[in-house]
Amino acid sequence: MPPRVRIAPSPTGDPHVGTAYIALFNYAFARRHGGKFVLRIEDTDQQRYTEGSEHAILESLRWLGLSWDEGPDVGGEHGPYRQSERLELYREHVAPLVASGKAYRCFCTRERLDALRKEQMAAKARLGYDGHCRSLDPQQAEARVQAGEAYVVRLHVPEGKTVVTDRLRGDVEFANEQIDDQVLVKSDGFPTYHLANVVDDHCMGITHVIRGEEWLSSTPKHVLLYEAFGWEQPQWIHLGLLRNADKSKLSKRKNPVSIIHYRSLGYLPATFLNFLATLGFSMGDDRERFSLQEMIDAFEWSKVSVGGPVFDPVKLDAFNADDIRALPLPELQAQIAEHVLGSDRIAALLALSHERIERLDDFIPYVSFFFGGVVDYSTVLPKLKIKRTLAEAAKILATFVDEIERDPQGRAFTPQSLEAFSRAFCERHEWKARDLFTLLRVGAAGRTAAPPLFDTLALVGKDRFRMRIRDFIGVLKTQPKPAKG
RNA sequence: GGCCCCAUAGUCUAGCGGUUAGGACGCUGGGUUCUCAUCCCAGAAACCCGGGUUCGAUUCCCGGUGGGGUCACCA
Repeated sequence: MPPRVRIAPSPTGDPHVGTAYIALFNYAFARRHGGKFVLRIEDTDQQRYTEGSEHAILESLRWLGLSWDEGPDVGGEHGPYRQSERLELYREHVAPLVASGKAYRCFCTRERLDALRKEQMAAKARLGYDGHCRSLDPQQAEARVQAGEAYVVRLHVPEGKTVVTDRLRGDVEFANEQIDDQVLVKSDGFPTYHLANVVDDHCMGITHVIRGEEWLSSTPKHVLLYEAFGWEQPQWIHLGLLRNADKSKLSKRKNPVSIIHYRSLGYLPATFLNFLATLGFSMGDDRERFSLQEMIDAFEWSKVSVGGPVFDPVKLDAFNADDIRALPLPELQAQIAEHVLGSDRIAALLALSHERIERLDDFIPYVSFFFGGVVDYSTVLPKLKIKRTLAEAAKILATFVDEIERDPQGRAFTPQSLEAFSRAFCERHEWKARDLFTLLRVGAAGRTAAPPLFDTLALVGKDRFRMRIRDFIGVLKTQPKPAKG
């Protein structure tokens, strides 16, 4: 039976390189064995749902050339492919679980749960639900539901132990005392990941669950769910997690993680994929530069390593430079015309530079900072005039990039949303707009003079902005004398 | 902290009981070149520690250490 695998991103932000990494392995495995690669959107979190995220994810994966056989846009026999459109299915499946006592309703309030956790932390006890509502009389529970009381549905974890058989790691044992009575249905009626994921994987005929190691410790819950439903488990495969240079899980705090960033800086998709592949897969010989097709042809689990690799952008650059060099000039020119000097982008740059250039030929040097990676701060730094110390400046910028990502408005990164967020930010932190805006301008542009700040930031782009500010903070911190003025 | 995963140069990896421990990026030196880049040559750089098993452990087993993940009505 040919395998069916899936990638199941959740539309909660920018498309992550980790998603691309996992998608690549799913894709290669499916293609190797003539199976199907399914794309499913896991949008069960109403709070974190981000407008436009799904589209960006699809577009990013498409850019990389990882095409799916079934998905929200192309359809398929096992649709719909958005979990928010499958709510009825989850409801149907949970009912018998509750009826048979394999799951139960829980009426505990957030307050009680918080208090419980505090107690457990103080007592250094195991964190987790204490089973308070486990033995509630079903009749009574039903009555409370009818009375309109809020509740969740939890999995009743039985005694014993649960074994996860992982293709890469062998048998992994968990004592069931360690497994929490996981919430399956939230009080808003939406399923949690755990429920939706298991139900969908089964109903979609997924044979191999290939995902990141972060899921390994919740896999016993999934195994238990398969058992509760009486279904056959898929094969589990947990890949190592991509890391930052300090070995922590790859994060935007420390690395550009948006696929869009790599696309907009001009990495070639095939090169990017090749680089990702080398992070966890090896050909077996000394070949490191190979195509997606070559990877597919050679794909075997014995060639996949399980340690979490550091995502090293320096090596990516080397690969990319190599491939650009290999490009015939006409091809290079076409690529640049399309991806660097697209007419939409030129039009946007023109709008901002129109009134600021004196000769036509000034255009390119004037807008040069909208292109490329980090900029050189050495010449602007002496001209930086703010009524704060550089240490304060570094600190506020770090806070800024941190907060902007958590703010729905800031995250949208349009001129309007940026301005609204930035002004509110100044008030909140008691900074003069003038000082903060100067820092943002210099950090993002490497210049003290630029087009209107928020238009500029929006056009520089979120990822490039974040990358430069991070670099700028580093520069500020290493400046010897605190310039006041 | 509990549970779980992982462990070859700075980084990504090959190795699957006996190897001068291989390749790639980066780094250093040299050559080609008007400069730079490319290209070529050379070099420094690794088996986490301690016990076993074995004639022999980087490789198998156990323990420790280190790193990571996870402990949500997020995925």
